[in-house]
Amino acid sequence: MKISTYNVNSVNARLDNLSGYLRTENPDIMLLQEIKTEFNSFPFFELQSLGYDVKILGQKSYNGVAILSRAKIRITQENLPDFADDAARYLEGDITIGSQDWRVASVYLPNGNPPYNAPDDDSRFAYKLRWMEAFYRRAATLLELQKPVILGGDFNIIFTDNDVYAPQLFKDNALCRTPARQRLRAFLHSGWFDAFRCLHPQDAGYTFWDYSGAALQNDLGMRIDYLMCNAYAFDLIRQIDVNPAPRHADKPSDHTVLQMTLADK
DNA sequence: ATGACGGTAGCATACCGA
Repeated sequence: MKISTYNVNSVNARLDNLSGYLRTENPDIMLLQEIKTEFNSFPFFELQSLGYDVKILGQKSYNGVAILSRAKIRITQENLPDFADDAARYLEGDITIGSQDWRVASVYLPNGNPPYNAPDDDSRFAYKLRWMEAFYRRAATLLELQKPVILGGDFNIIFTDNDVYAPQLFKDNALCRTPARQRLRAFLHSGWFDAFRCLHPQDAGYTFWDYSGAALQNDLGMRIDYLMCNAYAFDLIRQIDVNPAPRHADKPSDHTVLQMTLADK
């Protein structure tokens, strides 16, 4: 079973780029973030034509998450429970492949930085922390499931200084700030595994390079996209790697794809 | 120190992103 996660930065702007990836890599499950569209403008036809069942939680202009799967998706949760959220950031479902049941979620954490015109406004960071606490609670209930669970997406957190090209430049950034890192550490200590880092303790594993300047050419990146596994999923992992191709293809997202292969039953 | 660059909404420019 192959599962991929990709912050597409608009699914409509990225349709050729995304279709190219799906045709080349043929993942069983694809988790998308920042689809930036609501239901009525989502390219269902194009993606279903490639052989995928498609479920989305969208909104106009911003955010939005989706799950694509070669096998049928049964949605188990839209948005985080007991958390009022104007933004579409969490979609979770069950997928059966062969005789194996999987629970997966597409996750898009808030960025948390203040707007440029109000650098002292901390309300977005406070929202990020509240969102993480609601996510932690949902994840804790998922740990009760006796089957593999994979929570993948754009976590908007640079977990350690090894996960960014210039930690000093970002030390006060909402992606690095201690309260966000503490919550991710608590999550990871509660029974979840950062699959890429567990299998590749030394590699940079960058999944994002800014559009500006020569960030991509000079590998000025950051690792902010994750595939988080419960123990059942972790023990099935065969391989996980960052696929740089979508970032180097025409009309790229500023993120690229993180992809993982697991044993089938 | 700042902004670059790209997307959306909607038609000039503001907002958002990491």
